[in-house]
Amino acid sequence: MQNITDVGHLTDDADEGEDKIGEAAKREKVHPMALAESYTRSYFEDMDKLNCVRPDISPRASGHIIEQIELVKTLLEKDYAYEVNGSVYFDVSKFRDYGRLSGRNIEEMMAGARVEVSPDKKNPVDFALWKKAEPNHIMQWPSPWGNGYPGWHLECSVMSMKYLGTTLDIHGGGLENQFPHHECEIAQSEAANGVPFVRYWLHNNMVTVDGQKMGKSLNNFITLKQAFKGEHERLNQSYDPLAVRQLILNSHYRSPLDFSDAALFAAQSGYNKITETVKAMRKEIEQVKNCELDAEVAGQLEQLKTKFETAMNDDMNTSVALSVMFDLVRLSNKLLQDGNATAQTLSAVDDLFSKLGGDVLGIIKEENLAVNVADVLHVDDVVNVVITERNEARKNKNFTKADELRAKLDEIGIVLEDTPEKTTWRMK
RNA sequence: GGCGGCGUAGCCAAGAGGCCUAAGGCGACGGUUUGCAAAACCGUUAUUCCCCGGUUCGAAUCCGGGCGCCGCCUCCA
Repeated sequence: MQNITDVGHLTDDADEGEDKIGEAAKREKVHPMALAESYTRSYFEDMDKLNCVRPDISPRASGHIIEQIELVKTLLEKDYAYEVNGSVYFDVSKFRDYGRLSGRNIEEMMAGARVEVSPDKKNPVDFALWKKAEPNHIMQWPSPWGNGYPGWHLECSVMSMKYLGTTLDIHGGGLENQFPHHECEIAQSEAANGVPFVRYWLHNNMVTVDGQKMGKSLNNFITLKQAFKGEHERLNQSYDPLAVRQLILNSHYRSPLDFSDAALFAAQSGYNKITETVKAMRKEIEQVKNCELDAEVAGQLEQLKTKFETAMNDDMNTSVALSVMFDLVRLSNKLLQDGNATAQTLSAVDDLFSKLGGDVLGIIKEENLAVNVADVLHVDDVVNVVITERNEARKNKNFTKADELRAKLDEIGIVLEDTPEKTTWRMK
């Protein structure tokens, strides 16, 4: 399950805009829900390309306002929360374990606090469960405390409770959300339910670009779409989505992940090597005769499988698991080079590739193994090779050859058109 | 300022007290192969893990102190 946070806390401050651009922006402004929807779709597109399995449930925060209000009521009843001026805050002083996940304690935080504290809060570390909406706040709902919107952390508690129960086995998320977001989730959920909220937290480390944090203000932001297309000044080329996936798998989830052109290039090279090997394997299997499975190879495969599983069972050590893919690559290519492996032996290798590299790591994808020349080649570049060759012939008055090239292209539906400056082409 | 994460070869990155005279990938170089290439295969590429102390028979791994990078502590989730 994965949440869609569509309760934007957007403030409509466009009322001041009197110039034409402001007017136009106002006129064409889309509804916040439409904005959330377009980001959601874009996100799923990227995740599909990365070959991520879609969640069974993608609940939306805006669809669970009632449940969120109910949780606020419960916390008020249990005296873990208090209402001030139409807002409801969680009283952190009543929840002993606050800060345990991130190793902080409330006293230290208050001492080190350099934040301006809302006058409504009893305690600077208290956090909002429900916030009163100003009139210009776009998304707001009626509640027992007046019009408002749910607090920053509430949706996660409420939706996980509804669909997964009061205790989760695993909760994922970025390390940057450990405090305060996950800490607040724990406080809300455990205060309400009286049972542990999460058994295991999986916090992945930061993503950096060329060693610096990825941030809009630093202008080093690379979106997945840009990486897939290579349309970014920091990137020298486009990268296969699964090569990006491989780069992510190359490091452990708890280590910082550096996103650089060099790292992407390395991942792409390695990814190509794996894919090409599997392709060659498939091709060979069809041409080779059926006979017994080589016992020695079978034994090696069993060892590699064990190595892979041991690594994955060790807190998802994908880096070591990925190295098993390269062990398989070497084994495969040796078998191909020797040329006397049976179809059974090669199939056994191919099978392990599909299971470990396909089902588990997700970097081997059936549809990417089909050789589709039209998709791979850029037709324009190919035709231009012929055009250059033909123009060389024309320059040398070798019109027989030039006409021959033009006729051959014509046969496959490509028409050349000569102008004094250059030659262009189009489909017939 | 407080809390947390990280610092391993040219680059990416595992390893978390003895199997480490440190996986794997990329790159580079040499070889096999090839008409020449490409691909593939074989080999080489960190006596040392940011620095300085300490604990230990033994430390990249533990402890103390530095230095550097990053995140959170404010809006947003």
